[in-house]
Amino acid sequence: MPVITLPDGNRKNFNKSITVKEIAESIGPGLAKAAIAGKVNGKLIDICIPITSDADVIIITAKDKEGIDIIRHSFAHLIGHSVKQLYPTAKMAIGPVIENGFYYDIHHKTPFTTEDINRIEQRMQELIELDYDVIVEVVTAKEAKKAFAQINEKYKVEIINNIPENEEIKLYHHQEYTDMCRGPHVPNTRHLRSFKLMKVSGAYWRGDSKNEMLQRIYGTAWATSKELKAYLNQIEEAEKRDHRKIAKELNLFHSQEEAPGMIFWHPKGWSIYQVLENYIRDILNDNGYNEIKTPQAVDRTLWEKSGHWEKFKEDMFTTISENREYAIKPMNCPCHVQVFNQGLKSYKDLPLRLAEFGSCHRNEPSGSLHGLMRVRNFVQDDAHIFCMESQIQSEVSNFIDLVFEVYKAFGFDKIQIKLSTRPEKRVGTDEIWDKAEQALLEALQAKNLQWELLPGEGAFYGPKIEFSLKDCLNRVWQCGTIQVDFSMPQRLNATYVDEDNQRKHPVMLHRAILGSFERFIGILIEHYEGRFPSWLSPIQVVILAITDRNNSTCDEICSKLRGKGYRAEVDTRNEKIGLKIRENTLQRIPYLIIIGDKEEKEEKVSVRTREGKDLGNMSLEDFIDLINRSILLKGRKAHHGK
RNA sequence: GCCCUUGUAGCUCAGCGGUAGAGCACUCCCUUGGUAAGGGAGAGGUCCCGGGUUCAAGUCCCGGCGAGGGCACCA
Repeated sequence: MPVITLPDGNRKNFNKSITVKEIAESIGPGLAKAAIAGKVNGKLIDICIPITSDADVIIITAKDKEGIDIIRHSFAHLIGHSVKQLYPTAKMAIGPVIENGFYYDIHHKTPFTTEDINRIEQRMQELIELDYDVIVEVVTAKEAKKAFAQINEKYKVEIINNIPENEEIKLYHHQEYTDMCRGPHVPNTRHLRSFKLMKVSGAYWRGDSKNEMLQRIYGTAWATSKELKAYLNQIEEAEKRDHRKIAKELNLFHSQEEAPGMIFWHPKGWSIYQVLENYIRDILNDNGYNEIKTPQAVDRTLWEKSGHWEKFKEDMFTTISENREYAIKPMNCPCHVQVFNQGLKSYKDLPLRLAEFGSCHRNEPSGSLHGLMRVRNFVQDDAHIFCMESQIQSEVSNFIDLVFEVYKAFGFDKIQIKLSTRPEKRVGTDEIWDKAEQALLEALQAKNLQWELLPGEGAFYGPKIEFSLKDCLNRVWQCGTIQVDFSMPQRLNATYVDEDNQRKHPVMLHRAILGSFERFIGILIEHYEGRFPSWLSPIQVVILAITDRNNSTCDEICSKLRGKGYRAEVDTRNEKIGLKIRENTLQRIPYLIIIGDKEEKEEKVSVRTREGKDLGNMSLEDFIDLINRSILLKGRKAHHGK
């Protein structure tokens, strides 16, 4: 006779086995109607499954996170119901829940077109409105296999083949359509209301590119139409921030088909790039790094020694000259070892920190290229620290401080850290790995930071820490990294003379803060929506003339500002002030100075911000003060002016 | 690399077998205007490249290349 304990501590006695549905009914008709599933002793179950012994029960509705996911999962089944009615020969593979929605992978002889998707969505809508009950049936794997084999659902059969024969499997009957799932699912389609099919694409069966490609239909679903609308709105907002679109509007860079995945930087984009590079250069100088520059193309034999030729041959660009084959460098580290190897090093020379803004090329698959985010030619804020094992921890510790300092300067406060430890396939003894992992761990612990452990995700040559930042839309971007490498110094024969007069291999720490400049600028464009803080803005101030009587004053002010190192322009076009303000504001110029007869007479400047705020008249000195303060802030505060 | 979509003026896009279009931008003219679009006129296109079908091809078909969205990949 089960005793049911509810979340508020209330206990209910029942004299027979009881379902979540009945419990909900005993509380009230509103809850009974809203109940989607139950959480019984922490485990989600369908509302019609009997509970036979005492249990803690939570009734799940669309208001719960679990409830939404169940709704989304049931929507995936609904795709199946709709697709099988419209395209009976389609074969259903898997239909899981994802962030904000769901998808279903389906095999169909012809790919689904946009019209097909519209039809499928329309039919789903019609099915929902039938308010039909979803019936659960518990069977054995053997029985389920038989059922799916009968209707020729080969993917379902393949999935069941990996499940023990006697294990229970739940079948969910959506009228004539049957799907298989761990569940739970909604008891009736009236819980399925706010959804939209988003896109179709190809996806490999079981995520393996050796397998056939299936059609994947993506959808989004929410508890209310309001939430759905808000989500669709948010997607629109993200599209407005697309760095490729903004870059075109602001004339930052372009790419063209003769150089896929490579960037033609325009003056304004390059200005941002240079500010960034110089900022990092200063940071590195202040932190004991030495900047170097190494060759772009290096003989194949070096890449053979470093191991790249064997592992990444296909991904490197190569060129031939006088019977010698060269690879365009995909990374800087082998070259940095060459610099290290010049001259005999003592333990007193360590740690030696070599930095390079080296242009690297990787022949990325064409399908993976994406604006600035994934390119074939990029420059990292790259450096390699050659040190002794005993120095790893302090180097890592200093690096973590540096990463936080730099990210804060851009206004990124939410930073995620991941520690990846030894993978199965690796080089180096367990003893060395122990030491390296311990060093990273202790460096993190000493900082009292939160991090996520990713066991087995380290590189084959050593463990690593990765730093990801969250932008204003809470999207996560992995940027910084520090990796311990025992392998390359040995392969490329880097040595130093230790205290005991023995030659030893140094440990090499690969590290970057921004990652690639290209990608980081892409992130910044989206994060700031093109409203770069003054220190980064390609043009910091534009001086607008009210009439052409004021042009020469504008020119004077402009050259004064430029003389002090500010990036200033004039707008002396024969246009009305309203138009000039509009266009320069749309160009996201942080400060506009407006000069008319009044300002000339008073020897003042009238200042307006890109947020549309009129700061009134002030002396040029006061304006310089103002812009200085803004520049010194970097990206730390109020970068959106919102 | 794989699947789908896609490539027309500097930009955003319409046209989908029958003499290449719009808005913005550009050039010239008028206008000298005080805080987000003043008015007029004009110029501008191997319709991505290569084949094919057709009396006739931006338009239909095939093949390349690029781009977009996914998948796979990401040292």
